[in-house]
Amino acid sequence: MFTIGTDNGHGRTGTLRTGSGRIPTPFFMPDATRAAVRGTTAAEIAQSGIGAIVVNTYHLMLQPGAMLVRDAGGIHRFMGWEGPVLSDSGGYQIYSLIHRNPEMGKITEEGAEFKSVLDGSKHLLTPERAIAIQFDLGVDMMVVLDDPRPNDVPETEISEAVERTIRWAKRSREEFDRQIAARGLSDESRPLLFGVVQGGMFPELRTRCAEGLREIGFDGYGFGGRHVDAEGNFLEDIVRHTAAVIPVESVRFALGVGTPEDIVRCHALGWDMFDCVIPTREGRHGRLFLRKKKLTTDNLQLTTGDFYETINIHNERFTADFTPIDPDCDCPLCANHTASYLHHLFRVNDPLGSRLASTHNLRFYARLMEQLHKEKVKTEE
RNA sequence: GUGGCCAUCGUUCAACGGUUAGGACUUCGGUUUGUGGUACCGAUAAUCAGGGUUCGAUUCCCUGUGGCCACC
Repeated sequence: MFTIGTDNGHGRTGTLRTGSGRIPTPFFMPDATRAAVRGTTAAEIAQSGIGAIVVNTYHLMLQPGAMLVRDAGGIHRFMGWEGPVLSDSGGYQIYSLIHRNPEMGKITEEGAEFKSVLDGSKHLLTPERAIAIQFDLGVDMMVVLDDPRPNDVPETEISEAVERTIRWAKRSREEFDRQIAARGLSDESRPLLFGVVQGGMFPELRTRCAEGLREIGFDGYGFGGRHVDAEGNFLEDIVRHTAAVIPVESVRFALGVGTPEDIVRCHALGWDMFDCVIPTREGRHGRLFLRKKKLTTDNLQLTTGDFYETINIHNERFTADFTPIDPDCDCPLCANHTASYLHHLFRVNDPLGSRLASTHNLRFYARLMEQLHKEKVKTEE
């Protein structure tokens, strides 16, 4: 499933084999939470150089429902995307929902109880149900339901969340194996399963969680919780430590990472997979990522983000800027349009603006990953 | 031409004769890290002109200018 290649100086490279094709690591996945990378088509995603996407169990179970996606022929056919698809379990989303408004649900040993934001109906997402839903979705990579906590809660609470995450992971694994057997899937055709390492900012709890998950056994392991503090500062020590307690032969998934510099840092610390809303969300709101010369000179500094810059296309200075956003970019926006035109599209609030900005940012992220992957991967054919 | 009504940020609405004339939209900046994001935060910006009454006028009175409505 995961074949480690070389370390090219940026971090380790490799190849991950999924039911929908191989994908070189490191790679970045945009979030198509509700089965859409907002405002873009599957063809545009693929054209930007993005190899895999992330959908969300929590969102899709509510709308349109796992059964409907299954009846549509699975998530790939449903959304017209042929590449690898990973589904997040929804643990983080429910935690966010409850953290924001305790009235919306609660976490019990059985699972996560929550009220639907759509109609107020009550739901219980158990570890088993999360796995079953992901099988119905027909994804290539699954994530177990976990129990995330904010970084600033007491250690005892984090510790309890770690133990629960491990117990849930075990239940998830058992349900996963049942589903494999019931569906008669082979080791070649089955999806990959990821555990999630929790433990907040406490190294010993991260270690404990990773060990508990290793005993159960997963194809890959994720970094759970948040990798930055409240001010957005990168938590280098805990990110490094967590990678180190995950088996070296397993693929490592840094959930929710992140800014370009955070991805570069995480990759240097041993992480292989990333997903984040940033390129599309910020694109929708008019922020564009621009490569700076340093990116092409191999000077990927770990401590700064100076290999790129961002612009806000709303700014007045673009009103009559008839040059491309980035002359060195080959995305549909930069290849065919001027900054002035994009500025205009945002000003008149045409969806084409956020679409072009999103695909531009995805192209930026894809090229960043290509850069990190620069040296050829030794693949075992 | 006669009568009536009206005139406040770019726009549209507030403000008893009484603190620094307020909101919404626009505009100008910024924020966004396993997407409840068509979201959020901040800033700039106005009493039509000239007189009068008053301790004090966006508010009351007069004149002018401009607009809207009705009637010849």
